[in-house]
Amino acid sequence: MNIYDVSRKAGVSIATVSRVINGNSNVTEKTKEKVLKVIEDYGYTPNAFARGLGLNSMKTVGIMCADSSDPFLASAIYYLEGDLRSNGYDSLLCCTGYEVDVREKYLDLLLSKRTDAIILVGSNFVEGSKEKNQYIIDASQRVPIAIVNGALDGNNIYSTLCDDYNGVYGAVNKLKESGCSKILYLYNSKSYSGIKKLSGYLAAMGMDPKEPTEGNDYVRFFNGDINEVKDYLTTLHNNGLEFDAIVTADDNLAIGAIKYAKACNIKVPEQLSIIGYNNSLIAECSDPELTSVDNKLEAVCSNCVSTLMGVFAEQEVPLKTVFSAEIIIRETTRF
Amino acid sequence: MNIYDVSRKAGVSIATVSRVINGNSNVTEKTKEKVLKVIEDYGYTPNAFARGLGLNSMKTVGIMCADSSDPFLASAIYYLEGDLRSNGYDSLLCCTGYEVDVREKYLDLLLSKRTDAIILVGSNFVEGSKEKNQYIIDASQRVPIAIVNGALDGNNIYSTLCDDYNGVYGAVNKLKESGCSKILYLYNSKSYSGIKKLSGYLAAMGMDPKEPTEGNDYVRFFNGDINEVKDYLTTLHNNGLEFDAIVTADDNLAIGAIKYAKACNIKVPEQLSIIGYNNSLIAECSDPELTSVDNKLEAVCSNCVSTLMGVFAEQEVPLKTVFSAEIIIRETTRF
DNA sequence: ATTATTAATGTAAGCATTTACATTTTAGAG
DNA sequence: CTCTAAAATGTAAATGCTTACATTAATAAT
Repeated sequence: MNIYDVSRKAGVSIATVSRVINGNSNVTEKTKEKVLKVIEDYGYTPNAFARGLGLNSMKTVGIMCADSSDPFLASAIYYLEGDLRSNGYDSLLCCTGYEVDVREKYLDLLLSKRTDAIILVGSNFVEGSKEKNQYIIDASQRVPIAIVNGALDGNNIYSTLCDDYNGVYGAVNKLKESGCSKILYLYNSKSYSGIKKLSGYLAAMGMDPKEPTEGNDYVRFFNGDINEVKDYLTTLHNNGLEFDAIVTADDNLAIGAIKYAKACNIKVPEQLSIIGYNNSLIAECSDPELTSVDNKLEAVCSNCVSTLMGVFAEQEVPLKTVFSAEIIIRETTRF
Repeated sequence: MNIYDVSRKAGVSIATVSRVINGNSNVTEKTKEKVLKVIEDYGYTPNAFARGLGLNSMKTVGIMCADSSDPFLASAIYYLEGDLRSNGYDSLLCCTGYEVDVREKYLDLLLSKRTDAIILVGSNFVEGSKEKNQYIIDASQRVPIAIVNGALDGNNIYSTLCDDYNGVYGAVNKLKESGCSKILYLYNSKSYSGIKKLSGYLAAMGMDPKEPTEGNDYVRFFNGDINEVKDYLTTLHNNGLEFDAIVTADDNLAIGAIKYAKACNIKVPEQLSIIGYNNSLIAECSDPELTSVDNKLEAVCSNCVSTLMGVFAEQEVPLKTVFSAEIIIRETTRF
């Protein structure tokens, strides 16, 4: 069943059928109904390839993320997909893992599918040297690139993110106000935003963000495994290092901290305050429930999509939008 | 830059270029190199629309799920996406929510994108009357449909799922062996698998699965909100209903049960055993860590994709594959 | 009624591929 | 050197849509 079949059955030309399909106004109500009836009766669906060929747009946006099973990224995908769909766009999902080579290949793949734009989800896409990101900049010559929760300079690259520096800065300050002074900072080595948050931590602690943190026992990175955190903290504890608060770059790491406290019989928040980051689902699942910094993911995603829509409509849109973080207070802090 | 440009620059015909692109053997090594060099130099990428038009396949599979931010569904998507990609297929994601009308519309949309197949993730897609599923059966006339974690009879519909009936049956039995006798069953009204699990529960409790459960205080459904569960159990507790174990149809509900126990000062697992379902990430985040039934999601997803690949290759494949569940023992049970 | 104007509809070209079939080239046998 | 079969390459049709432009029908003004 193609447009010719429909036109024949309805006794009109294919142009008229096309007009009806695309909601073009210049069609009599009567013909419109006639065509619509045939479409309904015979269950005709326009062929997206042919359509794409003519329009050179598939109304599809590619979404790349490292790992869609990560709750934070999964939420982002959910928001993005919904926003895109309500704007008439579909989303082609691509989970790349963390290796740049693989990502480059997948990006090419999406490009060859002629997506109208590509959204990169997660700060880990823009970490490291400019050289490593060259493939993104190259791609931006062909389609607009939008980055959720990260930023990269470039002509056709639109970044929407949360101010993680001040998110952590604020969290540390609030801990200090509540009487904490020996504050640990734990982050995930996979996430570049962990580095920016580190600066916020160092600044709030009155240290020079430029100084190397090696040898500083209060700062440590992990691969993301909960038990790794628990074990590290236990060792620290046994070695006699004192600390009365922990700030982590994501909620997962904070769960590890809670597990450590439980294992070593340390009361949270009385003896130890803990603040996570992302305000994800698991912040509510833990016991005690986790105080966490909300990085406004929904707003960020929504802004990302509306920016892209602006680009498609050839409007003037900002290259970079920054939202501010907010601390969601639960049970692991004394404020 | 299209195939004509390439053919001109390489001094060959477009057919030869096409052969090179598609790895067809009947091309001299010399011409092949010549063409490849032009493609490389000018950065040519074949147009997927035109390709799709000719082949009538985009090498893309549509994935529909209710809510990709649900950790269980997110994991499924992650597995599916990876498996599809390693088979050379992309995935078009579509989050539909739970309303049938919306789903029907979205299914049409995917169909119009000419996906090679459609995967429905979650038992909630096949709940209810046969009438409500007619739109899926209709769609199966056009493309193969695969269902993850649910089953529907039909000619071109391939179901892969876990035996949830016996999953719950086994869980209840194990609780009984460990000395529990008053066992609650809580399930999610959005999920059809909750009903099948209910049968398993009733059978294990020696009740008739066909009898209505209204009025039975030991069985209850929820909308999925953690606090709703906590409040309900607290009320039950205050009303004097005794129970020494809770089985839930997903891990989320079990978290609510843990929160109730904590709020009412009930010791888990000494006074109350709790078993969740899905063995999801949050089972490890809670305190105490949650014993949960693993429904082999990775194997199910992998089987789903390989079945589809079999269908594409016109091999003989099973219409239905069932895996068996396994209890992952953690801290909320006395075994 | 006649003409001008506008609205509705139709025609045909173009979009970038794939592929069946036709043609040319090459290699090997006689 | 010729002929034949096979390999390499080319030609042109087909895919199903959109849309600029052409044509026809309807309406309004004279």
